[in-house]
Amino acid sequence: MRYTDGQRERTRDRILDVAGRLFREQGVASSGMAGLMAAAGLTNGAFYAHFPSKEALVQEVLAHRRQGRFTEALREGEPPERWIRLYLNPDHRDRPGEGCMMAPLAAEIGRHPPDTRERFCAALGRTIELIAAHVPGASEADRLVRAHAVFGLMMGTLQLARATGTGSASDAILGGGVRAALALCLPPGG
Amino acid sequence: MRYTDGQRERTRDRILDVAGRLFREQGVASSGMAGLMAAAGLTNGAFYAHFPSKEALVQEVLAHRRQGRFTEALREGEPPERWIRLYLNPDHRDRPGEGCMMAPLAAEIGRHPPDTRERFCAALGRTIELIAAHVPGASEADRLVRAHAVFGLMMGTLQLARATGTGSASDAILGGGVRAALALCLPPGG
DNA sequence: TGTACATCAGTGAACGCGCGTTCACTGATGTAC
DNA sequence: TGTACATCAGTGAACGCGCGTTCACTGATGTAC
Repeated sequence: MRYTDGQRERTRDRILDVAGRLFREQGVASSGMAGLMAAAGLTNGAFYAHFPSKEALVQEVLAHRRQGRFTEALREGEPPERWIRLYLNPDHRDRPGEGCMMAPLAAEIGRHPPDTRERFCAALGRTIELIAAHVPGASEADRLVRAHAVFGLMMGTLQLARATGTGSASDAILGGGVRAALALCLPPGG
Repeated sequence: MRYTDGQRERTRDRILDVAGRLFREQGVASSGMAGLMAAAGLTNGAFYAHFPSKEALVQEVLAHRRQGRFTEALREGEPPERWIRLYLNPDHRDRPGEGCMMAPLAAEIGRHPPDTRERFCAALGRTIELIAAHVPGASEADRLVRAHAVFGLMMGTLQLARATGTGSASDAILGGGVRAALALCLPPGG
């Protein structure tokens, strides 16, 4: 085989990485192809050797789950306080490019074509399933509904904290979100 | 006085109304000036007789609180279940153009200039203050923090429901959000 | 071993298009005297 | 009452610019025989 060094694949991964960061930081509509490719160390023309269109890149970014500490903690069954704090903390608030893609993109992706929206929903569904294992509920359906509320609270509170800035008022919003999310994860009587 | 019929002001209000609807439905970046003015029944050039720039229009839209049934219920001291249901229901989910501006715009406004972000935060602050009167807490500061969690939950859950579509699964997410938000509005021991 | 050819990843100029904004102009409506 | 002028709200073509996308081309690296 030729080109067994995987240069092509590494370039493709680099584009995906940069796109994931830019889309989270600037949104999809505000991220231009020329700037994106320059950030990946390439010229604009090279993009179309790796992806058929910008929309296809968006879809790949949505499908490419980044295995972060938050997901890891959820998967390994750590207590709610742990993964809630991994999500609602100042570092995550201040570095959207490295964090959850749903908080910055949820509203914007809703206006994209159905294919793209489905990728987003699939990614959301995987996160919700992980959270559902940590919340009370009589049935799996109940737990999934409750998990949506927990994640909705976390995502919405992160957005409000980001809108509020980086000061102590914003930190307090994050702290309040942690307490509220925790309350939703505890059994109703406790 | 001339032109006492207020035609100019009515035109300005019409542009503001259309912009409020389009920004909520399509986002700011995806709403073009030509389309916006056409939707207001005018040609593009007329815009700059009313606003100095698109950014100024965004700021006016953010400052122009629409007194909806949700805000009204909050202000009139109706019980939490009432205003929570006014926010987390299928009609609000399916008609973003007529609803809360924060759910669709929170993430996008975060990337606008400081002037614009401040308008958004001011509007957010007014909503939070209204909610704070309905939640438990030892001090006003505590209630404000709690109110952020309640509104973060409502806003985030609305976004998740919108992303999920218009079916029964989405309806269930809204219902779960109502129950969770209600729980956060009740005193801790109750 | 040498040479002709194939494949590869990427370059960079150019495409048509829609963006936000500007501006000379129009036609209706008012005032001056 | 008539007429010259001022003001008004809006028109619509044009501006420069950046967008997503295309494509002829480059130079390096491989294979064929």
